[in-house]
Amino acid sequence: MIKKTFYNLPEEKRQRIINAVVDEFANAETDKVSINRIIQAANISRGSFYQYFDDKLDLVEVLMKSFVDLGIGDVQMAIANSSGDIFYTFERLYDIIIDFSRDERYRRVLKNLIYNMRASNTLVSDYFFKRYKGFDNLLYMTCEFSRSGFKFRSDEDMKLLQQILTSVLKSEIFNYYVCGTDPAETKSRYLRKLFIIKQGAVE
Amino acid sequence: MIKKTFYNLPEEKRQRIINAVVDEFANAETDKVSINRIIQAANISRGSFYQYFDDKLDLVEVLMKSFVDLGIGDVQMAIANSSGDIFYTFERLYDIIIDFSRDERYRRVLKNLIYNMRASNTLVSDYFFKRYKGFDNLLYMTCEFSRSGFKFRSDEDMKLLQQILTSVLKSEIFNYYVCGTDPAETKSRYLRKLFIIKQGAVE
DNA sequence: GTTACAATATGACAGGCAGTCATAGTTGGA
DNA sequence: TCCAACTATGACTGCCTGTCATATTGTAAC
Repeated sequence: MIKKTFYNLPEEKRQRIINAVVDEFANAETDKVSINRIIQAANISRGSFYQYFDDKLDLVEVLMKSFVDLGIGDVQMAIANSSGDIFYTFERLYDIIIDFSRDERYRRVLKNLIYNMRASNTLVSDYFFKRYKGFDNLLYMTCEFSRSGFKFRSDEDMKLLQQILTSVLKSEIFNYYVCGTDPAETKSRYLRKLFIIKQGAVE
Repeated sequence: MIKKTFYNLPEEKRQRIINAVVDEFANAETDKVSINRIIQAANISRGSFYQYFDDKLDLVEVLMKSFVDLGIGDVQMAIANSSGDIFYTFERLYDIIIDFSRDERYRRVLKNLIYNMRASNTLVSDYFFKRYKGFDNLLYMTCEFSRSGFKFRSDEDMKLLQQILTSVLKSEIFNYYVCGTDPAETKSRYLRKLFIIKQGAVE
């Protein structure tokens, strides 16, 4: 857990630390990430580091929070523009996440994190999908009051569908960042999957 | 990469090492796994260890191979009994993987591995789904020559459907092992998801 | 300005780990 | 018997993490 002390820090110092963390995760594999290098780059003492953080996992939290902050505006706009079409929302979600890769530094960090399940499954879920409680509700409401001409069997099915789409999204994101599959190909495969789920696998 | 030397070892010694590896992964988190403890438990020297393996990642390979060997019979039987119904196959796949958790030691190892994306996404894919080339083909054939009354839009869609189901399966397995969700509830949610995908999300 | 208390900063230190390497031992075939 | 290839060993280097006693800074009251 990130400690209160970290948030009490003057903005400049906190940004210096965040920047050093991003650099380290962009340049070293998750299990090689070195606190030594981070404190050196951020110019803080070893003891201070442990005043701010419990352990390395907190650094992932730092990264996730930064990224969520960067992307949350786009996500909420995508939901607002979806007219209640969850499939449209998931199309946009994909684009937003891929968009991070335009910044080479962020791309490397994401690749590294996604490579690590603790980070990706636990923390991406926690942060990207849970932290903003509104996200769940937004999707729910946009579906509930959908004007796009289709209805879900039940509220329960709507939640399940959302989970299905999330699983598929995660797996395509994984392909893109970790396996380095061709972007255009990955995108069109993702869209086709959404279509299959929408229409049903069975003819 | 596991070195040839390891496979040249007398069966008894190899089993002793595998056993020590399983124990270590059952008792320590992936990033705390200690080669020191493993060589002590297996009663081999530090140098020998590096004659057999490149690094820690090879140990995950050892585990995956063991588990695939344990489960592959069940998987192939499930496919054979599926009468070409990919949904039935995925129902059974789920059961087979969950079945490992009856052995407390294996359950802990799996939980630990699944927690780690490098292991789960790269290596589970590589080993569970790719290593047995027959697996892909079996699914393909059973669908192609299906007698269960449904056809896929195209071969390409069939592959995509398989990927979709794999994503959903992985995510429920993750829930079960890592989040510790209720088994019965998890199973029924999984089945319902399969149904939604089969019938289509849109009514 | 002074005092006193809480919050923050520091870096030396202990304990642990991974991977290497020079050396030693073993085996099987010519 | 001899040699070459294979296997075994554990000391060693360099790196790492988390802790702790101590020092410094901030702040609030007087």
